[in-house]
Amino acid sequence: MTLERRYVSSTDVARHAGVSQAAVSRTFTPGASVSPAMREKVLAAARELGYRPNLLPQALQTNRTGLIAVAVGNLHNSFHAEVLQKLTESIQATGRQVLLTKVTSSYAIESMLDQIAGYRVDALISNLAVLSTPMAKRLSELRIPVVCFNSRIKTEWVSSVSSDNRSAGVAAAELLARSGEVFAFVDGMAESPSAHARRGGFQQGLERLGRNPPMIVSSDYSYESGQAAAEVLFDGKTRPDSVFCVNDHVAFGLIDVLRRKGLRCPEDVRVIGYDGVTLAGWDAYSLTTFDPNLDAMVELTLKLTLGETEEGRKGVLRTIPPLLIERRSTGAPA
Amino acid sequence: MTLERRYVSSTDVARHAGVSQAAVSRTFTPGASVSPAMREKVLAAARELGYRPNLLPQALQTNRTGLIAVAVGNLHNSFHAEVLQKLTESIQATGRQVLLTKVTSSYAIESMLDQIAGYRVDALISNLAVLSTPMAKRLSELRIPVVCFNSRIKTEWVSSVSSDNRSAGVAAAELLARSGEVFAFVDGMAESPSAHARRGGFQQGLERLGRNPPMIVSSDYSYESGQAAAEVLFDGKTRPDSVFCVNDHVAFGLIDVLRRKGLRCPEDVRVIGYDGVTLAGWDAYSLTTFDPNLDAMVELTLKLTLGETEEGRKGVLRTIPPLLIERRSTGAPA
DNA sequence: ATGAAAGCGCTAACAG
DNA sequence: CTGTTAGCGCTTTCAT
Repeated sequence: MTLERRYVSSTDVARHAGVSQAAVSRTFTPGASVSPAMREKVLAAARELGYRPNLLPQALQTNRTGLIAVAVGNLHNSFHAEVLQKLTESIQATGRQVLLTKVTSSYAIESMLDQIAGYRVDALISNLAVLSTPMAKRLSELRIPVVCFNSRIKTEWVSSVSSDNRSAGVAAAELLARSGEVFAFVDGMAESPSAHARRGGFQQGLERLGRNPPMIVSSDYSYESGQAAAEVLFDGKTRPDSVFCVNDHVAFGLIDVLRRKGLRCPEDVRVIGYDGVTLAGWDAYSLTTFDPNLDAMVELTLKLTLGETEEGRKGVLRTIPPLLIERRSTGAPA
Repeated sequence: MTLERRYVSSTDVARHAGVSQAAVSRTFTPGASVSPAMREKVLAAARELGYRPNLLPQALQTNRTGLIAVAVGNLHNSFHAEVLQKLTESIQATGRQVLLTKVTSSYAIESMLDQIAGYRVDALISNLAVLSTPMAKRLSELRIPVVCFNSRIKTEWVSSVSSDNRSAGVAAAELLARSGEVFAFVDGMAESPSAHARRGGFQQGLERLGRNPPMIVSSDYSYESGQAAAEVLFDGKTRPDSVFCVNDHVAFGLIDVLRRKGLRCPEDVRVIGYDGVTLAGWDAYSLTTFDPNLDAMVELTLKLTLGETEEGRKGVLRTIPPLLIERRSTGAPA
């Protein structure tokens, strides 16, 4: 009924081995000077008692917990799950651990910040669509270095890593303009910098090619909102024949509605997504998409998080070029 | 370049407010007795300095960190992402936090245990396919209470919550036997208790109905292994017309290969999955599946984790009945 | 190389 | 109600 357990302490081990507590500590400290004999004695005692050094007082002493908070929103979109997965692996590879924080509403951000600040995390990686500016201010009060994934916030304590959304938008325009006449962009939410850049690039690309500007409908990045977007786009007089969606999930919803309406993809409508999720490669959709190069993004994010870049801790804004993957949804053979 | 930051301490606040350190501590302790005047003074000082109580020494003192470790394997399967999501939400709702631990290989389990033991987590929830018995022993040495998700391990320190896989298997047999003649089961890996029970129930159900036993091929739960299973099943002389897959992702892979071979689902082959993932409900597959009732599973898991059940901390084995959702893949209208 | 002792920032008696 | 004091289990001087 109770959670009471007492973990074995270094003092317990010291007593058991008949040595000082400091000796135990040294045995478990990588660079410390202990004689082989002593080390053996201590390790034996530790093994017998099932001792693991307690990282809490260690953190208290050294002022570093080895905990990195990772804030996520919704994991329904497999892209976000993938990001979390890779971040976690990389963080663990450095010997640190992930404090996972799921943020439900943007109002909940404040209290989650207090929570993770309480655990004295070494840094925070935010995988949230938006982390408002007042929030960034609060963070600097707490003195927590932050790196945002797919955002563009930048303050003294906040850096951001994002996909090169704008140039991807241009590339999408170029690909679709090869065979299309009427264009559409399924947007994300107003506050999202990624969606904004994708749209901007798409519009600019079409303009440069002398094409008509795209129709715009918005979405909330979900499958369902992709379906809703399709209902709007393919109901009126002028139907688009080329659609760039803000992400893959929206494209899936759109395509499913297209099919239900008897429209074929790619013959009647070409579709491009964004994120390069696994499902996009399956036969069911074979969706052309932008692979954001997650490995590179994650690696850079971690470098910035640990302050291992030239710029050190100063907030920076970095961009990773995505890779266009052409599939059947835009007429590619395979 | 350095991660050096010093968080504001209660002593800092006390000095700033001209009161004792204990007064600060009390102000931030829910049930403590502090005068309104004192509380105000302290809170003002805390606000000015951006103070958040440090949970590390608190944990050191009270012997409870408020951290629950959640071990996950691969999040590629959206079912696991969903589980993680719900677990995290529930844990955070109790004011606790999640220490996310991704385990890559089963060999890595050992070192991950040491890590999380170091953080003195209050409990561990394992969402891994397998947590071997020697591992369970190691856990009891460390005195960490464990609850396994979808497993059947049970020791003094380890409890398990799982879907009622066996009766689901029986139900799958009953549904498929309505229109089928030749049955197949796409199995999971040998060590998995869930897969074993699903298969056992399916076989038993068919036998009771006087049907032939199913053909069996195995998979590793992935989409790709579902494809491979289909290549095997639909290549020989006798083709199954009714397939029960160990999970949804395997079913997706199988269905994609079916289609490529020109076989129609459900006309030529009826397919059932397991997990009730979101994608199973999309038009692209419309897959009949078992919804394991995640909410109930998560709730029970958390109750056991926090030792809030009648049994208290003793290891127990509990089962949640899943819900069969019939869709087009077995001939249901919608 | 080892032990003794101080201190990290908190909680929890114990006085007053 | 408030301040003082003693730890929680480590790391880290400082002696030896």
